[in-house]
Amino acid sequence: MKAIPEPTLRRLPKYLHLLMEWRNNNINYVSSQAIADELGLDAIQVRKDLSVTGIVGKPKVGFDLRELIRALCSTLNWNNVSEAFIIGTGSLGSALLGYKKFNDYGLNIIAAFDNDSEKLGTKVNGIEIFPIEKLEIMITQLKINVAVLTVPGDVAQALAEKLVSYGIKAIWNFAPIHLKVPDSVIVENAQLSHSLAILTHRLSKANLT
Amino acid sequence: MKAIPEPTLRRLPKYLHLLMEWRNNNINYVSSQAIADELGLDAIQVRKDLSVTGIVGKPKVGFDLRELIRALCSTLNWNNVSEAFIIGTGSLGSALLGYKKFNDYGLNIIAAFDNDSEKLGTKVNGIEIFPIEKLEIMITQLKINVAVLTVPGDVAQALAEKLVSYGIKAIWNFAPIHLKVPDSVIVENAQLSHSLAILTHRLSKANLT
DNA sequence: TAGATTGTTAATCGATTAACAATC
DNA sequence: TAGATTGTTAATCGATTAACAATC
Repeated sequence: MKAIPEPTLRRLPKYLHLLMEWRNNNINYVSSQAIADELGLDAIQVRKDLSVTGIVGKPKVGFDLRELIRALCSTLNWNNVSEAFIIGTGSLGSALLGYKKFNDYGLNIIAAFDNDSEKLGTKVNGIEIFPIEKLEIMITQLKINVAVLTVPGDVAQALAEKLVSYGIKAIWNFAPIHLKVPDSVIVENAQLSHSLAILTHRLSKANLT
Repeated sequence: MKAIPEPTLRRLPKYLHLLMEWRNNNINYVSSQAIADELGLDAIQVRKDLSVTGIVGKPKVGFDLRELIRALCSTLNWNNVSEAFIIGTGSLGSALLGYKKFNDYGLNIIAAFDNDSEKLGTKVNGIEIFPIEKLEIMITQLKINVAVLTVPGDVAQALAEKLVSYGIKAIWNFAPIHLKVPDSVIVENAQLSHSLAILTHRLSKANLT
């Protein structure tokens, strides 16, 4: 069983979003070309990408829309929702707490942590904020595998090490640093600056009229 | 002048962050190996990446830290701050309004827009929220080139088209859809779901003990 | 000088794209 | 059937990695 290439994996949510929109329009079959047109991709690439889900289409007809959605959800594991903690309730952390869509993406935020005593016990979007000291016991007792790290850069590494020692298996890292953790721990970086880098650089090259 | 490969461009902010940390530690020269070790990369790759900034290092000594920082900032165009509008002040938009670091990343948010009449006129982090109707006149009068799009998916495409018609040259897109805009318009996607896709997929493959 | 580190040229690797047979 | 669309195998392209000469 070969691993799915990362570029492919990053495109799968795009397909899924589009197909879910189309489902609402009562469409039943889609061709790779139709998907490619909509997303500005190549039909061959779409077919190759979709093949990693194990789905097979019908020549001349295309792919069964609902089957395809199921296959994509399953490949992304968005059916099996993982419970997660958010560490850090600054502006970004709070925004993520307010974001209800994560459940659709396989993640269920069930608690938040901060060391600002003012925030403790308050709720954001129905999710309670606990003190950092409670992390260990709650991670172990609730068997939490995933942490969303939205703390300032200068404390991120130390916190990541704590999280790992408490048993966290995957970190979604929004802190603007590179986390050094054991290879067995999954780290997915979501730093805004990386995305912005592309934008600002391209902008400087573009001819602004 | 060849374009900088995108993978390289995405690593440049990592280098920059690290080097700025080191600057505070009174380090003056850095080797590609030291950078590579810290970021879990290959020294050869670091050298190749840095070469796109035009900087030259000294054999046996390494790279001048401050010179390197300047070169990276210049390549990313983070010296020339662009003024930008945020469209949509839901939870994510508000979080971005509260994020003061964008100035370091070459972006200066100077106004926000929403069609929720309750929010109009209020300020978040010193930035005023205007009605959507004001977009056209303000974009043209203030000669704004960059828009941060943090609106729900169902209105994102229509808004993007408006923005483009008003003269916006670059869109930082957080809406969970693929924007169809003319090729001349720069779109950088920052959808959380794409990043999360990698995490949930890897998690499903991992052996959780 | 000797040795560490750079920068470049060549080799490898992996993803994208092209070609085309299979099939409904 | 004819034609559209799939799925696979091969070719291309670009990024990463390796090898190594240059140099401080």
